[in-house]
Amino acid sequence: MIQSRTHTCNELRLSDAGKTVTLAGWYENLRQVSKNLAFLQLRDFYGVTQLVFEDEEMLSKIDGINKESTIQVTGVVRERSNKTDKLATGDIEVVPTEVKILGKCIYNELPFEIRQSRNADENFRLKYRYLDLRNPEVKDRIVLRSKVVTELRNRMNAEDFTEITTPILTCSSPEGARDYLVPSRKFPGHFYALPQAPQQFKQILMASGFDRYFQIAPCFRDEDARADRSPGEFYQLDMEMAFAGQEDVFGVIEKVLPPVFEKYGTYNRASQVPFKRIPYLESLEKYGTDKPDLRIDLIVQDVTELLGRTEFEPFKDAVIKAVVTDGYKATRKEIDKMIADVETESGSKSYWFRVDENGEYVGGISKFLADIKDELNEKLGLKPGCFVAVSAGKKSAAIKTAGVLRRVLGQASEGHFDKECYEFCWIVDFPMYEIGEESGELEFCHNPFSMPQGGAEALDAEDPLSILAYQYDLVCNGVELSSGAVRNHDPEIMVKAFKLVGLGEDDVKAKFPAMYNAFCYGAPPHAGIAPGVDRMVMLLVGEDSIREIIPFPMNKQAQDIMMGAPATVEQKQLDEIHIAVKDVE
RNA sequence: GGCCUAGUGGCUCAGUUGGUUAGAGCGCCGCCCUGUCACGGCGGAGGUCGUCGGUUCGAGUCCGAUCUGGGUCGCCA
Repeated sequence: MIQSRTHTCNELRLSDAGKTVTLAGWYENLRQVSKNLAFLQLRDFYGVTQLVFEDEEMLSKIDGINKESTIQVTGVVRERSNKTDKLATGDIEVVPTEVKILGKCIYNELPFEIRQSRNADENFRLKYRYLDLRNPEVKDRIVLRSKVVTELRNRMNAEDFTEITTPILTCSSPEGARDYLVPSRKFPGHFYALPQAPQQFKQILMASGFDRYFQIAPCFRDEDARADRSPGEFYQLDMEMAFAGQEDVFGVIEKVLPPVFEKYGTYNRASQVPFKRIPYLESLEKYGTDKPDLRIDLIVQDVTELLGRTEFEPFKDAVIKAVVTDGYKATRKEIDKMIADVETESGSKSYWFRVDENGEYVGGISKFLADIKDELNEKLGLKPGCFVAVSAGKKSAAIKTAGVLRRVLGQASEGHFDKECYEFCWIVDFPMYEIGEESGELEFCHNPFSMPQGGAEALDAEDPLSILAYQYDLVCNGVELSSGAVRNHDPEIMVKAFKLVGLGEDDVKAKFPAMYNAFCYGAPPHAGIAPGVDRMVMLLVGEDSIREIIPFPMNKQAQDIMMGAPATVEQKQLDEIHIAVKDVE
């Protein structure tokens, strides 16, 4: 017999009273009030319905059955004498006439309580993910993820984008992150790689004549995890448009994303389109980061010249940045904690002082500032009650620390943080090249596929560091959602761009043979972007941990605790792919 | 790989300047309870305090090493 039910556990209402129904689900809890009265919570994907047992005989049918077993119940719907509004089905209960055990839970103690699983140890949650996912709070995030993906797909289709899947087994790419490699059976010593992104395939699709491509694309990168970065694999809403430029891409994203955020987000406000465009260098100057949280209205100010005149040792020969707020009412202890937290996050010390109600500088580094007080007041517009945080050091460190200070202070200050909103912005005009910190040589700043602004002529510029790229990031609430670019579709410009970093035409052909060749047969100008699906869902549900929005996440070490991956394999399998494993014990 | 942080019954945690028998809530087991919904009441089982070593009359507590998890920097389109 096929297991069946007439209704789900979230379906029955007062109007169903009197009906005979069959439900199936998990036996969540039993509240036994007496020998002849007990209430059982039955839970399925949709919700919870209360069963009421009123005689010992019916009750005996679940005697000895552990919670979290699955059961099928036939019974009569009845109006409750004690209703509750905590359940959608709170007006009714089902009086069972038949109870059948479908799947026993053989353990009478669980690794954690289902409804409290989010408080349980991370490892237990991952190992018993199927129990964790039974928690409606956990499940709902996965359901929301599904709805978001569906919505994105529908909207992209509505914009005439064609969904195309690209290979999972492909070539190792010389750029970017560490690859996941897959050994070839037929070609000893040869390897496939899992794609870090479908970058080259989508550009080749453009050269193949497809006009608007998209894909909810799995991407694989063997890099270390972060709270907002899953190790191993993640998904992008990957898209590319032919005969299109930067503004065309912006236009599509500005049409597709805000409604999704307004519909599914915790906050129902998203920034007006067009999104603010902020040049990369301006973003570093004003916000101390290339992914500013625009819900915070504080601005980073440069005080190198002024504070550099003081006797304070850390300010000697340093770039110095300041963040001023008038809404930060913290105790000395809280300030110390804040400064320590900022140091942990940014890796650099920071300094502070306060302007008291009489306009005097107090606390922190105030005693070093007596000589420049008037100038500093004017420069920073200081008033009684202001709190000033200062970072100092090499330019990049001072900027980065100031960015962290701006965010931390903004969130802690009254009146400077409009939290309940999605503030999008585009960071534009990234430099094409930079001097690599390790090599000291000229390198591509982002990826080498971007079109330099000004095309071939721009590459003749005297200072390559001044060349900007049609490269852009989409940022929302301080989270980098995506990078994109107008691609370099012209083989001549490509060769020229590579020449500046010391690579010749042969290198270009060797590194990206398929794409380079494809572009030699007439390619359309094209541009694209690939917003991260996981990060979008994180923003939507307001989660800080990426594991909350992935159905089966790995741990920090890129292990799947539930399945046991990575794992050893049979020697025979290794022989077939010509792999000898060194003794790692 | 560096730094920060945590590790105490099945789960979440408390445990003071080192001091008798290591506590609580939840869960589990038993009994009681006729309207619960975080049901309630009474009783019970359950702990080599991550591991190894050291200091001490005495270590959950102090010291050293190590393992594991999380966060972060490096790394990362």
